[in-house]
Amino acid sequence: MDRLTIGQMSKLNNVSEQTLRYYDKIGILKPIEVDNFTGYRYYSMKQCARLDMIQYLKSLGMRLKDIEVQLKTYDTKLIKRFLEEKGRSIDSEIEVLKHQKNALQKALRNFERYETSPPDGTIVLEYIEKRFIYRYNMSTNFYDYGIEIYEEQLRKLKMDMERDGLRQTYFCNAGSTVAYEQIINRNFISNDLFVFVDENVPKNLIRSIKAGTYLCIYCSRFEQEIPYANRLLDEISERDYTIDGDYICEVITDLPDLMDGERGMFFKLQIPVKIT
Amino acid sequence: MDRLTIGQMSKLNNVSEQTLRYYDKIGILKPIEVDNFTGYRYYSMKQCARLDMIQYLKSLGMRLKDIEVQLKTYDTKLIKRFLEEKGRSIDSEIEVLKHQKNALQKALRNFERYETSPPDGTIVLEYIEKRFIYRYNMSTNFYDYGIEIYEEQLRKLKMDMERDGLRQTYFCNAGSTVAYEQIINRNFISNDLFVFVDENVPKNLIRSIKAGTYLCIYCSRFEQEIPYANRLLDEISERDYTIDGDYICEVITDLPDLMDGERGMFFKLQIPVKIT
DNA sequence: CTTGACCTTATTGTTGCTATAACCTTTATA
DNA sequence: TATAAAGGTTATAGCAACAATAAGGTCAAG
Repeated sequence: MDRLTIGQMSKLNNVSEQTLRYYDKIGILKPIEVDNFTGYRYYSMKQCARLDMIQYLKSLGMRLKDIEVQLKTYDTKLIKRFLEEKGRSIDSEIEVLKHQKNALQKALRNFERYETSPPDGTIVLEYIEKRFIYRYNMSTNFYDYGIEIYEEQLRKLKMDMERDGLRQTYFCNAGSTVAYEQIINRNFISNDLFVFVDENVPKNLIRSIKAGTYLCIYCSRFEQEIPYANRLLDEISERDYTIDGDYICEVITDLPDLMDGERGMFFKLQIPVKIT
Repeated sequence: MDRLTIGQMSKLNNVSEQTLRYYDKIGILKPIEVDNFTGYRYYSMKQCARLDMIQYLKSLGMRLKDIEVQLKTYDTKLIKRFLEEKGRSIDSEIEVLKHQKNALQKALRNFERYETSPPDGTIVLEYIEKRFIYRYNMSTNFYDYGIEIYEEQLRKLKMDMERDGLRQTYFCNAGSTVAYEQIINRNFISNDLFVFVDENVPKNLIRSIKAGTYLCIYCSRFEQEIPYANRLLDEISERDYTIDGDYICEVITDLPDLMDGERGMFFKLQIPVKIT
């Protein structure tokens, strides 16, 4: 029982035989003896110590190459630096995962919202809470062109977001606005593209949209936006409401709808109103 | 400007050209047109939507293969299941990282402790706080044999730990005990191997070691343990102290010392005493 | 002597790209 | 019109740490 076969060694240490062969191959754990004829590997009990060390360093997140260096040099400064560095990188990994979790939940909520949305054409009066947006000021009025210019402007928004260090996950919740001065005259001149963001985005990058009562219409096709918005405006004058701010076109979700390779969207067109 | 070359597409979307070629190859984003003679790829603006979707799903942690399926089927149930499942796996990943962070910090503390430890042979009187251990009851007295039996017993401890779901990171802080009844007669019969653990390990798996005053000696060689322990016992009778519990042999750290492939350890031998 | 457990090497696959080499096309300028 | 720079192509290897598989040799017991 003074030499162990690879199978015994693997069972003793809860490591697969493959792994032991791999460690032999890359040279971080060589058997004390290898039979010249059969190629059989034999390990000693004492080698468990080295395997322990390998597993321990691995559990700290060290890569095998670095472990190899470590086991050759025993340089404590090196390992200390590694540990400190690794500590920081773990922190940032945790951050990333938390954001991912957040994005997941947001995606699920978006789904719910999409699935429970009223059908195309429905008009509702709704109170909406204060919201925050990150916006991109457009030079071109995409209503004058088609979806391709819209896409182009979206790209610019996206690049701005990247530049400002905003998570791409916000990008799934976009929209556009038409200023109050324009919408009251039924001039569809878009000024901003935006994404909804959380409050924890740096204040200087975002703007708020005031809470209030909105008359909204749901719309499922890009080309229908202007006719539907006009229906909304008609309804507002019929009901004797007063327009109380910028027009907002919100993309509810474009996740499940990507038809013919084209962005298939579901919109919620919104105009803040005063009821007199 | 209605068709984009791969370079334009890549810049517009902040994706490398390689990546776009890769996406083409695996079939999740094919250019609308490929020149038959030159092989040049041409994309349309509209395809950005699909790329957005890919990046969005990727940011949620989906793999490209799954994204491919998703973009083919648009099965919302599938993606919902994925999101829920992923949410859980992220939680556990975060848990793992937190433990890793913990282990890192522990490793750093261990280093400090090792480096600031008094030299071999030093005797100190020390108050030590309450500690918790996970132990393995041995059938063989390793003092009767050598380091190989010790290693063997360590393996058993390790397998028990695994069975009980304890992190391997605890394994770097091991030790052994000799019962009070034995140590007062200078009988070196080891009964337990153990590892120090946190309080957050399930109570039923661990035992506590009471706080108190310990006379300790530092020792840097495995074979020196018994002579050094005897010096400790001599010192206790010289000073007229009373032995107040089990003898503990604690491994301070075996991280930087792995000589000749053998476990090179630094011990702190401890006997709880009453000073009358 | 056979059977089954155990060992060997060699190769491929995993994931999402990046890097490199060797070479062809387009576009702008001299 | 020649040329050079910028931009495009394919093909292959590399990363990290193994797992899976195939095809075959060895060992120990009954």
